[in-house]
Amino acid sequence: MPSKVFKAGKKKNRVIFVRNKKVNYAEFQKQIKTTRKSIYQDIFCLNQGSIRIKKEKTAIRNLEKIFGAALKISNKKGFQAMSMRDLSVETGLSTGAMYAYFSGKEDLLNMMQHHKRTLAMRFMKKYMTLEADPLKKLKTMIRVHLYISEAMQPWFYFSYMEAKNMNKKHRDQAVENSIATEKIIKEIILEGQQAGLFKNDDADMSASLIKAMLQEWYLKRKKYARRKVSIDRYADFLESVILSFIRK
Amino acid sequence: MPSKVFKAGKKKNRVIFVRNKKVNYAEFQKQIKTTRKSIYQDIFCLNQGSIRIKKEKTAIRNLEKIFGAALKISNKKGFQAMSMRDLSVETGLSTGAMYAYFSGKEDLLNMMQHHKRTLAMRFMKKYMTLEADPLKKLKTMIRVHLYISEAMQPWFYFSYMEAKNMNKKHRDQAVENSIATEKIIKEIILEGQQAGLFKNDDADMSASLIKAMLQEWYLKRKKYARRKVSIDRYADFLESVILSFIRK
DNA sequence: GTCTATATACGGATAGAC
DNA sequence: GTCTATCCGTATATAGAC
Repeated sequence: MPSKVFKAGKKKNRVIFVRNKKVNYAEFQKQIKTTRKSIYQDIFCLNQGSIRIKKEKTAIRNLEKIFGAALKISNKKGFQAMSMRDLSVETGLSTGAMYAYFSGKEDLLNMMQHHKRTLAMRFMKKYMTLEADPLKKLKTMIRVHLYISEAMQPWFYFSYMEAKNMNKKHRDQAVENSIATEKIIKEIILEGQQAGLFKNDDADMSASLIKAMLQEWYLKRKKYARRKVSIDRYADFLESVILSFIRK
Repeated sequence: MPSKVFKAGKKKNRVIFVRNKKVNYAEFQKQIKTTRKSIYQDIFCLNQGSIRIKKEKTAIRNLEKIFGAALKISNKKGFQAMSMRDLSVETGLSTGAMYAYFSGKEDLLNMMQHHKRTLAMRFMKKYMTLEADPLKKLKTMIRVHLYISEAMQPWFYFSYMEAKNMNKKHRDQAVENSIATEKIIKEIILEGQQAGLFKNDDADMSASLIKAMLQEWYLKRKKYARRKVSIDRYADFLESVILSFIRK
Protein backbone atom coordinates (compact mmCIF):
# COMPACT_ATOMS: atom_id res chain seq x y z
CA MET A 1 0.00 0.00 0.00
CA PRO A 2 1.58 3.28 -1.10
CA SER A 3 0.60 5.20 2.00
CA LYS A 4 2.81 2.96 4.06
CA VAL A 5 5.84 3.61 1.93
CA PHE A 6 5.91 7.27 2.76
CA LYS A 7 6.00 7.98 6.44
CA ALA A 8 5.62 11.52 7.67
CA GLY A 9 8.53 12.60 9.85
CA LYS A 10 8.39 15.31 12.48
CA LYS A 11 5.40 17.42 11.78
CA LYS A 12 5.34 18.76 8.25
CA ASN A 13 7.41 18.71 5.07
CA ARG A 14 9.76 15.89 6.13
CA VAL A 15 8.99 12.59 4.52
CA ILE A 16 10.93 9.39 4.96
CA PHE A 17 11.58 8.56 1.39
CA VAL A 18 12.95 5.07 1.25
CA ARG A 19 12.50 2.78 4.23
CA ASN A 20 13.80 -0.62 3.24
CA LYS A 21 11.21 -0.75 0.50
CA LYS A 22 11.78 0.58 -2.98
CA VAL A 23 9.62 3.56 -3.91
CA ASN A 24 8.55 3.96 -7.51
CA TYR A 25 8.05 7.13 -9.51
CA ALA A 26 4.25 7.01 -9.58
CA GLU A 27 4.19 7.25 -5.81
CA PHE A 28 6.74 10.01 -5.78
CA GLN A 29 4.72 11.98 -8.27
CA LYS A 30 1.69 12.02 -6.01
CA GLN A 31 3.80 13.50 -3.28
CA ILE A 32 5.24 16.36 -5.26
CA LYS A 33 2.00 17.40 -6.92
CA THR A 34 0.91 19.22 -3.81
CA THR A 35 4.26 20.96 -3.49
CA ARG A 36 4.06 22.02 -7.11
CA LYS A 37 1.04 24.18 -6.57
CA SER A 38 2.96 26.57 -4.35
CA ILE A 39 5.70 27.13 -6.91
CA TYR A 40 4.25 29.96 -8.92
CA GLN A 41 3.05 31.67 -5.79
CA ASP A 42 6.67 31.86 -4.74
CA ILE A 43 7.84 33.21 -8.07
CA PHE A 44 5.19 35.87 -7.79
CA CYS A 45 6.24 36.83 -4.28
CA LEU A 46 9.96 36.70 -5.01
CA ASN A 47 9.68 38.89 -8.08
CA GLN A 48 7.12 41.42 -6.99
CA GLY A 49 9.76 44.01 -7.71
CA SER A 50 9.86 43.32 -11.42
CA ILE A 51 6.31 42.02 -11.89
CA ARG A 52 3.87 44.86 -12.47
CA ILE A 53 0.76 42.73 -11.99
CA LYS A 54 -1.12 43.19 -8.73
CA LYS A 55 -3.76 40.47 -8.77
CA GLU A 56 -2.07 37.29 -7.59
CA LYS A 57 -4.43 34.95 -9.36
CA THR A 58 -3.86 36.58 -12.77
CA ALA A 59 -0.15 36.80 -12.24
CA ILE A 60 0.18 33.15 -11.34
CA ARG A 61 -1.96 31.99 -14.24
CA ASN A 62 0.08 33.97 -16.76
CA LEU A 63 3.45 33.12 -15.26
CA GLU A 64 2.56 29.47 -15.68
CA LYS A 65 1.66 30.12 -19.31
CA ILE A 66 4.82 32.12 -19.99
CA PHE A 67 7.24 29.71 -18.34
CA GLY A 68 5.56 26.71 -19.90
CA ALA A 69 5.66 28.25 -23.36
CA ALA A 70 9.25 29.42 -22.94
CA LEU A 71 10.33 25.92 -21.93
CA LYS A 72 8.50 24.34 -24.84
CA ILE A 73 9.94 26.66 -27.47
CA SER A 74 13.44 26.94 -25.99
CA ASN A 75 13.88 23.22 -25.56
CA LYS A 76 13.01 22.79 -29.23
CA LYS A 77 15.10 25.49 -30.85
CA GLY A 78 17.00 27.29 -28.13
CA PHE A 79 16.23 30.31 -26.00
CA GLN A 80 18.08 32.76 -28.24
CA ALA A 81 16.18 31.61 -31.30
CA MET A 82 12.86 32.07 -29.53
CA SER A 83 11.41 35.46 -30.41
CA MET A 84 9.00 37.42 -28.27
CA ARG A 85 6.50 36.92 -31.06
CA ASP A 86 6.91 33.13 -30.80
CA LEU A 87 6.30 33.41 -27.10
CA SER A 88 3.31 35.66 -27.70
CA VAL A 89 1.69 33.13 -30.02
CA GLU A 90 2.32 30.21 -27.68
CA THR A 91 1.05 31.98 -24.55
CA GLY A 92 -1.87 33.73 -26.20
CA LEU A 93 -0.68 36.98 -24.61
CA SER A 94 0.48 39.98 -26.59
CA THR A 95 4.14 40.92 -26.58
CA GLY A 96 3.30 44.11 -24.73
CA ALA A 97 1.46 42.27 -22.00
CA MET A 98 4.36 39.95 -21.32
CA TYR A 99 6.61 42.82 -20.38
CA ALA A 100 4.46 43.25 -17.30
CA TYR A 101 5.90 39.96 -16.05
CA PHE A 102 9.56 40.45 -16.83
CA SER A 103 11.71 43.38 -17.85
CA GLY A 104 13.24 41.69 -20.91
CA LYS A 105 14.34 38.41 -22.40
CA GLU A 106 17.45 38.25 -20.28
CA ASP A 107 15.41 38.80 -17.16
CA LEU A 108 13.08 35.98 -18.17
CA LEU A 109 16.03 33.64 -18.63
CA ASN A 110 17.48 34.51 -15.25
CA MET A 111 14.12 34.16 -13.52
CA MET A 112 13.68 30.73 -15.03
CA GLN A 113 17.15 29.56 -14.12
CA HIS A 114 16.73 30.84 -10.58
CA HIS A 115 13.34 29.24 -10.31
CA LYS A 116 14.65 25.87 -11.43
CA ARG A 117 17.43 25.95 -8.88
CA THR A 118 15.35 26.93 -5.89
CA LEU A 119 12.61 24.50 -6.76
CA ALA A 120 14.95 21.57 -7.33
CA MET A 121 16.78 22.35 -4.12
CA ARG A 122 13.56 22.53 -2.15
CA PHE A 123 12.54 19.10 -3.43
CA MET A 124 15.98 17.74 -2.70
CA LYS A 125 15.85 18.93 0.90
CA LYS A 126 12.36 17.65 1.34
CA TYR A 127 12.99 14.14 0.11
CA MET A 128 16.58 13.48 1.07
CA THR A 129 16.61 11.69 4.35
CA LEU A 130 19.43 11.74 6.78
CA GLU A 131 20.11 8.04 6.74
CA ALA A 132 22.98 6.80 8.85
CA ASP A 133 23.99 4.05 6.46
CA PRO A 134 26.09 5.39 3.55
CA LEU A 135 24.80 2.68 1.24
CA LYS A 136 21.17 3.58 1.89
CA LYS A 137 22.10 7.22 1.61
CA LEU A 138 23.63 6.65 -1.80
CA LYS A 139 20.65 4.69 -3.04
CA THR A 140 18.26 7.35 -1.83
CA MET A 141 20.28 10.10 -3.45
CA ILE A 142 20.26 8.33 -6.81
CA ARG A 143 16.53 7.78 -6.75
CA VAL A 144 15.60 11.21 -5.43
CA HIS A 145 17.78 12.95 -7.99
CA LEU A 146 16.36 10.91 -10.84
CA TYR A 147 12.78 11.38 -9.74
CA ILE A 148 13.13 15.12 -9.29
CA SER A 149 14.83 15.54 -12.66
CA GLU A 150 12.05 13.48 -14.20
CA ALA A 151 9.29 15.50 -12.58
CA MET A 152 11.00 18.69 -13.72
CA GLN A 153 12.56 17.34 -16.92
CA PRO A 154 11.95 20.38 -19.17
CA TRP A 155 13.42 22.59 -16.46
CA PHE A 156 16.54 20.48 -16.03
CA TYR A 157 17.11 20.23 -19.76
CA PHE A 158 16.61 23.96 -20.17
CA SER A 159 18.92 24.77 -17.30
CA TYR A 160 21.69 22.61 -18.74
CA MET A 161 21.44 23.79 -22.34
CA GLU A 162 20.99 27.49 -21.66
CA ALA A 163 23.59 27.86 -18.92
CA LYS A 164 26.14 29.49 -21.18
CA ASN A 165 23.69 32.18 -22.33
CA MET A 166 23.43 33.78 -18.92
CA ASN A 167 25.47 36.69 -17.68
CA LYS A 168 28.45 36.06 -15.42
CA LYS A 169 26.66 36.55 -12.14
CA HIS A 170 23.95 34.03 -12.91
CA ARG A 171 26.31 31.64 -14.64
CA ASP A 172 28.46 31.58 -11.54
CA GLN A 173 25.43 30.68 -9.46
CA ALA A 174 24.71 27.81 -11.84
CA VAL A 175 28.27 26.53 -11.58
CA GLU A 176 28.16 26.80 -7.80
CA ASN A 177 24.93 24.85 -7.74
CA SER A 178 26.43 22.17 -9.92
CA ILE A 179 29.46 21.89 -7.68
CA ALA A 180 27.20 21.60 -4.63
CA THR A 181 25.36 18.66 -6.18
CA GLU A 182 28.60 16.93 -6.92
CA LYS A 183 29.81 17.58 -3.41
CA ILE A 184 26.76 15.91 -1.90
CA ILE A 185 27.59 12.78 -3.87
CA LYS A 186 31.24 13.00 -2.91
CA GLU A 187 30.47 13.28 0.79
CA ILE A 188 28.36 10.15 0.69
CA ILE A 189 31.18 8.29 -1.03
CA LEU A 190 33.69 9.46 1.54
CA GLU A 191 31.43 8.32 4.38
CA GLY A 192 31.11 4.94 2.71
CA GLN A 193 34.88 4.71 2.40
CA GLN A 194 35.41 5.62 6.03
CA ALA A 195 32.88 3.02 7.04
CA GLY A 196 34.89 0.47 5.06
CA LEU A 197 31.97 -0.21 2.75
CA PHE A 198 33.22 1.45 -0.42
CA LYS A 199 36.42 1.06 -2.41
CA ASN A 200 39.05 3.71 -1.79
CA ASP A 201 38.88 5.11 -5.31
CA ASP A 202 39.07 8.82 -6.10
CA ALA A 203 35.83 10.22 -4.67
CA ASP A 204 35.84 13.32 -6.89
CA MET A 205 36.08 11.24 -10.02
CA SER A 206 33.43 8.78 -8.87
CA ALA A 207 31.08 11.64 -8.01
CA SER A 208 31.58 13.19 -11.45
CA LEU A 209 30.79 9.98 -13.25
CA ILE A 210 27.73 9.35 -11.13
CA LYS A 211 26.47 12.85 -11.85
CA ALA A 212 27.05 12.34 -15.57
CA MET A 213 24.92 9.21 -15.50
CA LEU A 214 22.19 11.00 -13.57
CA GLN A 215 22.20 13.80 -16.13
CA GLU A 216 22.03 11.31 -18.96
CA TRP A 217 18.45 10.58 -17.98
CA TYR A 218 17.04 14.06 -18.44
CA LEU A 219 19.32 15.03 -21.32
CA LYS A 220 18.41 12.02 -23.46
CA ARG A 221 14.88 11.48 -22.33
CA LYS A 222 13.53 11.12 -25.85
CA LYS A 223 15.92 8.26 -26.54
CA TYR A 224 14.68 6.34 -23.53
CA ALA A 225 11.06 7.07 -24.39
CA ARG A 226 11.68 5.64 -27.87
CA ARG A 227 13.21 2.54 -26.34
CA LYS A 228 10.39 2.31 -23.79
CA VAL A 229 12.77 2.46 -20.84
CA SER A 230 10.86 3.66 -17.79
CA ILE A 231 12.40 5.89 -15.14
CA ASP A 232 12.18 3.04 -12.66
CA ARG A 233 14.03 0.65 -14.93
CA TYR A 234 16.69 3.29 -15.47
CA ALA A 235 16.94 3.89 -11.74
CA ASP A 236 17.27 0.19 -10.97
CA PHE A 237 19.93 -0.31 -13.60
CA LEU A 238 21.88 2.76 -12.62
CA GLU A 239 21.80 1.76 -8.98
CA SER A 240 23.21 -1.65 -9.72
CA VAL A 241 25.94 -0.21 -11.94
CA ILE A 242 27.00 2.37 -9.39
CA LEU A 243 27.00 -0.09 -6.53
CA SER A 244 29.02 -2.62 -8.48
CA PHE A 245 31.86 -0.20 -9.04
CA ILE A 246 31.72 1.63 -5.74
CA ARG A 247 31.29 -1.16 -3.22
CA LYS A 248 34.20 -3.08 -1.86
CA MET B 1 60.03 4.35 -27.47
CA PRO B 2 56.89 5.78 -29.06
CA SER B 3 57.63 4.41 -32.50
CA LYS B 4 57.32 0.90 -31.14
CA VAL B 5 53.91 1.50 -29.67
CA PHE B 6 52.35 2.26 -33.01
CA LYS B 7 52.88 -0.42 -35.58
CA ALA B 8 51.83 0.18 -39.15
CA GLY B 9 49.44 -2.46 -40.40
CA LYS B 10 48.98 -3.42 -44.04
CA LYS B 11 50.28 -0.63 -46.12
CA LYS B 12 48.75 2.71 -45.20
CA ASN B 13 46.23 4.23 -42.81
CA ARG B 14 45.88 1.18 -40.53
CA VAL B 15 47.68 1.51 -37.26
CA ILE B 16 47.70 -1.00 -34.47
CA PHE B 17 46.62 1.17 -31.62
CA VAL B 18 47.05 -0.72 -28.40
CA ARG B 19 49.26 -3.75 -28.38
CA ASN B 20 49.57 -4.93 -24.80
CA LYS B 21 51.10 -1.60 -23.91
CA LYS B 22 49.05 1.39 -22.83
CA VAL B 23 49.23 4.30 -25.23
CA ASN B 24 49.02 7.79 -23.83
CA TYR B 25 47.51 10.89 -25.34
CA ALA B 26 50.78 12.61 -26.16
CA GLU B 27 51.70 9.75 -28.45
CA PHE B 28 48.28 9.65 -30.00
CA GLN B 29 48.47 13.35 -30.72
CA LYS B 30 51.60 12.96 -32.78
CA GLN B 31 49.83 10.43 -34.94
CA ILE B 32 46.79 12.50 -35.74
CA LYS B 33 48.66 15.69 -36.50
CA THR B 34 49.56 14.41 -39.93
CA THR B 35 46.00 13.34 -40.60
CA ARG B 36 44.75 16.73 -39.52
CA LYS B 37 46.47 18.52 -42.33
CA SER B 38 44.33 16.81 -44.94
CA ILE B 39 41.08 17.86 -43.28
CA TYR B 40 40.55 21.24 -44.81
CA GLN B 41 41.58 19.98 -48.20
CA ASP B 42 38.66 17.61 -48.00
CA ILE B 43 36.22 20.28 -46.94
CA PHE B 44 37.33 22.31 -49.90
CA CYS B 45 36.88 19.44 -52.33
CA LEU B 46 33.56 18.30 -50.84
CA ASN B 47 32.05 21.75 -50.95
CA GLN B 48 33.36 23.06 -54.24
CA GLY B 49 29.75 23.52 -55.25
CA SER B 50 29.04 26.13 -52.62
CA ILE B 51 32.54 27.59 -52.22
CA ARG B 52 33.20 30.29 -54.78
CA ILE B 53 36.92 30.44 -54.18
CA LYS B 54 39.12 28.85 -56.84
CA LYS B 55 42.59 28.98 -55.33
CA GLU B 56 42.90 25.99 -53.03
CA LYS B 57 45.55 27.52 -50.83
CA THR B 58 43.48 30.64 -50.08
CA ALA B 59 40.33 28.65 -49.58
CA ILE B 60 41.95 26.29 -47.09
CA ARG B 61 43.58 29.09 -45.15
CA ASN B 62 40.31 30.98 -44.78
CA LEU B 63 38.20 27.93 -44.05
CA GLU B 64 40.51 27.19 -41.16
CA LYS B 65 40.07 30.75 -39.90
CA ILE B 66 36.30 30.68 -40.29
CA PHE B 67 35.72 27.31 -38.66
CA GLY B 68 38.13 28.10 -35.86
CA ALA B 69 36.47 31.43 -35.15
CA ALA B 70 32.97 29.96 -35.39
CA LEU B 71 33.90 27.25 -32.87
CA LYS B 72 35.43 29.74 -30.49
CA ILE B 73 32.50 32.14 -30.51
CA SER B 74 29.75 29.52 -30.64
CA ASN B 75 31.16 27.48 -27.82
CA LYS B 76 31.17 30.61 -25.69
CA LYS B 77 27.75 32.04 -26.39
CA GLY B 78 25.99 29.75 -28.83
CA PHE B 79 25.82 29.62 -32.59
CA GLN B 80 22.56 31.56 -32.84
CA ALA B 81 23.93 34.37 -30.75
CA MET B 82 27.03 34.65 -32.91
CA SER B 83 26.54 37.38 -35.50
CA MET B 84 28.27 37.57 -38.85
CA ARG B 85 29.95 40.69 -37.52
CA ASP B 86 31.36 38.72 -34.57
CA LEU B 87 32.67 36.18 -37.02
CA SER B 88 34.06 38.91 -39.25
CA VAL B 89 36.01 40.48 -36.38
CA GLU B 90 37.37 37.14 -35.19
CA THR B 91 38.44 35.93 -38.64
CA GLY B 92 39.74 39.25 -39.88
CA LEU B 93 37.65 38.77 -43.03
CA SER B 94 34.82 41.09 -44.02
CA THR B 95 31.26 39.84 -43.80
CA GLY B 96 31.00 40.02 -47.56
CA ALA B 97 34.08 37.91 -48.12
CA MET B 98 32.80 35.13 -45.89
CA TYR B 99 29.81 34.56 -48.11
CA ALA B 100 32.22 33.26 -50.71
CA TYR B 101 32.78 30.27 -48.41
CA PHE B 102 29.22 29.44 -47.42
CA SER B 103 25.80 30.50 -48.61
CA GLY B 104 24.49 31.53 -45.20
CA LYS B 105 24.67 30.87 -41.48
CA GLU B 106 22.61 27.72 -41.73
CA ASP B 107 24.90 26.39 -44.41
CA LEU B 108 27.90 27.09 -42.23
CA LEU B 109 26.34 25.18 -39.35
CA ASN B 110 25.57 22.19 -41.53
CA MET B 111 29.03 22.19 -43.07
CA MET B 112 30.58 22.20 -39.62
CA GLN B 113 28.38 19.43 -38.29
CA HIS B 114 29.05 17.33 -41.36
CA HIS B 115 32.74 18.00 -41.10
CA LYS B 116 32.89 16.95 -37.47
CA ARG B 117 31.12 13.69 -38.21
CA THR B 118 33.21 12.64 -41.18
CA LEU B 119 36.44 13.60 -39.48
CA ALA B 120 35.63 11.81 -36.23
CA MET B 121 34.53 8.75 -38.13
CA ARG B 122 37.70 8.72 -40.17
CA PHE B 123 39.82 8.83 -37.02
CA MET B 124 37.68 6.12 -35.44
CA LYS B 125 38.15 3.80 -38.39
CA LYS B 126 41.83 4.52 -38.54
CA TYR B 127 42.58 3.79 -34.92
CA MET B 128 40.03 1.16 -33.96
CA THR B 129 41.69 -2.18 -34.36
CA LEU B 130 39.85 -5.37 -34.97
CA GLU B 131 40.98 -7.13 -31.84
CA ALA B 132 39.66 -10.61 -31.27
CA ASP B 133 39.40 -10.28 -27.50
CA PRO B 134 36.25 -8.37 -26.42
CA LEU B 135 37.99 -7.03 -23.35
CA LYS B 136 40.85 -5.54 -25.36
CA LYS B 137 38.32 -4.28 -27.85
CA LEU B 138 36.41 -2.47 -25.12
CA LYS B 139 39.54 -0.93 -23.65
CA THR B 140 40.67 0.25 -27.07
CA MET B 141 37.28 1.74 -27.84
CA ILE B 142 37.24 3.72 -24.59
CA ARG B 143 40.69 5.13 -25.16
CA VAL B 144 40.26 5.87 -28.85
CA HIS B 145 36.96 7.62 -28.26
CA LEU B 146 38.36 9.72 -25.44
CA TYR B 147 41.49 10.65 -27.35
CA ILE B 148 39.60 11.64 -30.48
CA SER B 149 37.11 13.70 -28.53
CA GLU B 150 40.02 15.36 -26.76
CA ALA B 151 41.87 16.14 -29.99
CA MET B 152 38.66 17.55 -31.45
CA GLN B 153 37.13 18.86 -28.22
CA PRO B 154 35.71 22.13 -29.57
CA TRP B 155 34.13 20.19 -32.43
CA PHE B 156 32.54 17.60 -30.17
CA TYR B 157 31.21 20.21 -27.78
CA PHE B 158 29.84 22.26 -30.66
CA SER B 159 28.22 19.26 -32.28
CA TYR B 160 26.47 18.30 -29.05
CA MET B 161 25.24 21.75 -28.09
CA GLU B 162 24.13 22.90 -31.51
CA ALA B 163 22.44 19.69 -32.63
CA LYS B 164 18.95 21.01 -32.04
CA ASN B 165 19.52 24.09 -34.20
CA MET B 166 19.87 22.12 -37.41
CA ASN B 167 17.09 21.39 -39.86
CA LYS B 168 15.42 17.99 -39.81
CA LYS B 169 17.57 16.39 -42.48
CA HIS B 170 20.84 17.22 -40.76
CA ARG B 171 19.48 16.56 -37.31
CA ASP B 172 18.47 13.09 -38.40
CA GLN B 173 21.99 12.47 -39.62
CA ALA B 174 23.30 13.50 -36.22
CA VAL B 175 20.91 11.16 -34.41
CA GLU B 176 21.85 8.33 -36.74
CA ASN B 177 25.52 8.96 -36.05
CA SER B 178 24.89 8.94 -32.32
CA ILE B 179 23.01 5.65 -32.56
CA ALA B 180 25.85 4.16 -34.57
CA THR B 181 28.36 5.04 -31.84
CA GLU B 182 26.21 3.46 -29.22
CA LYS B 183 25.78 0.38 -31.36
CA ILE B 184 29.53 -0.09 -31.64
CA ILE B 185 29.73 -0.16 -27.85
CA LYS B 186 26.75 -2.49 -27.60
CA GLU B 187 28.24 -4.98 -30.07
CA ILE B 188 31.44 -5.20 -28.06
CA ILE B 189 29.43 -5.84 -24.90
CA LEU B 190 27.40 -8.58 -26.60
CA GLU B 191 30.57 -10.26 -27.82
CA GLY B 192 31.94 -10.17 -24.30
CA GLN B 193 28.76 -11.71 -22.97
CA GLN B 194 28.82 -14.47 -25.57
CA ALA B 195 32.43 -15.19 -24.69
CA GLY B 196 31.35 -15.52 -21.08
CA LEU B 197 33.57 -12.65 -20.00
CA PHE B 198 30.92 -10.00 -19.27
CA LYS B 199 27.85 -10.02 -17.05
CA ASN B 200 24.57 -10.65 -18.83
CA ASP B 201 23.17 -7.19 -18.06
CA ASP B 202 21.13 -5.18 -20.53
CA ALA B 203 23.64 -4.29 -23.26
CA ASP B 204 21.66 -1.29 -24.51
CA MET B 205 21.60 0.27 -21.08
CA SER B 206 25.27 -0.42 -20.43
CA ALA B 207 26.20 1.09 -23.78
CA SER B 208 24.18 4.22 -23.01
CA LEU B 209 25.85 4.74 -19.67
CA ILE B 210 29.31 4.17 -21.12
CA LYS B 211 28.61 6.72 -23.83
CA ALA B 212 27.37 9.22 -21.24
CA MET B 213 30.64 8.88 -19.33
CA LEU B 214 32.66 9.28 -22.53
CA GLN B 215 30.71 12.45 -23.35
CA GLU B 216 31.26 13.78 -19.85
CA TRP B 217 34.90 14.32 -20.74
CA TYR B 218 34.41 16.73 -23.61
CA LEU B 219 31.28 18.38 -22.22
CA LYS B 220 32.87 19.27 -18.89
CA ARG B 221 36.41 19.75 -19.99
CA LYS B 222 36.83 23.01 -18.12
CA LYS B 223 35.90 21.34 -14.86
CA TYR B 224 38.61 18.74 -15.31
CA ALA B 225 41.13 21.36 -16.34
CA ARG B 226 40.36 23.27 -13.14
CA ARG B 227 40.86 20.12 -11.10
CA LYS B 228 44.00 19.28 -13.05
CA VAL B 229 42.69 15.92 -14.18
CA SER B 230 44.54 14.84 -17.29
CA ILE B 231 42.93 12.94 -20.12
CA ASP B 232 45.03 9.91 -19.27
CA ARG B 233 43.95 9.91 -15.66
CA TYR B 234 40.35 10.20 -16.77
CA ALA B 235 40.82 7.37 -19.24
CA ASP B 236 42.41 5.12 -16.62
CA PHE B 237 39.69 5.80 -14.09
CA LEU B 238 36.88 5.38 -16.57
CA GLU B 239 38.34 2.12 -17.79
CA SER B 240 38.50 0.70 -14.30
CA VAL B 241 34.94 1.81 -13.52
CA ILE B 242 33.52 0.34 -16.70
CA LEU B 243 35.38 -2.94 -16.30
CA SER B 244 34.28 -3.32 -12.71
CA PHE B 245 30.62 -3.19 -13.59
CA ILE B 246 30.77 -5.00 -16.90
CA ARG B 247 33.03 -7.94 -16.16
CA LYS B 248 31.78 -11.15 -14.64
C1' DG C 1 39.16 37.63 -53.73
C1' DT C 2 38.18 41.04 -50.66
C1' DC C 3 36.47 45.31 -49.26
C1' DT C 4 32.79 49.04 -48.13
C1' DA C 5 28.29 50.40 -48.33
C1' DT C 6 23.72 49.30 -48.22
C1' DA C 7 19.09 46.89 -48.99
C1' DT C 8 15.84 44.53 -46.47
C1' DA C 9 13.84 42.15 -42.73
C1' DC C 10 13.27 40.95 -38.20
C1' DG C 11 13.57 41.25 -33.22
C1' DG C 12 13.10 43.53 -28.68
C1' DA C 13 10.95 46.89 -26.41
C1' DT C 14 7.60 50.86 -25.58
C1' DA C 15 3.56 54.16 -26.03
C1' DG C 16 -0.86 54.88 -25.56
C1' DA C 17 -5.72 53.32 -26.43
C1' DC C 18 -9.19 50.56 -24.30
C1' DG D 1 -4.17 44.28 -17.45
C1' DT D 2 -4.09 43.70 -22.11
C1' DC D 3 -4.06 45.04 -26.77
C1' DT D 4 -2.41 47.29 -31.23
C1' DA D 5 0.74 49.92 -33.49
C1' DT D 6 5.18 51.30 -33.98
C1' DC D 7 10.00 52.74 -32.99
C1' DC D 8 14.63 51.67 -33.48
C1' DG D 9 18.56 48.86 -33.34
C1' DT D 10 20.72 45.04 -35.27
C1' DA D 11 21.12 40.98 -38.30
C1' DT D 12 21.72 38.66 -42.66
C1' DA D 13 22.82 38.98 -47.09
C1' DT D 14 24.07 41.39 -51.46
C1' DA D 15 25.89 44.89 -54.84
C1' DG D 16 29.41 46.90 -56.79
C1' DA D 17 34.03 49.14 -56.33
C1' DC D 18 38.84 47.92 -56.20
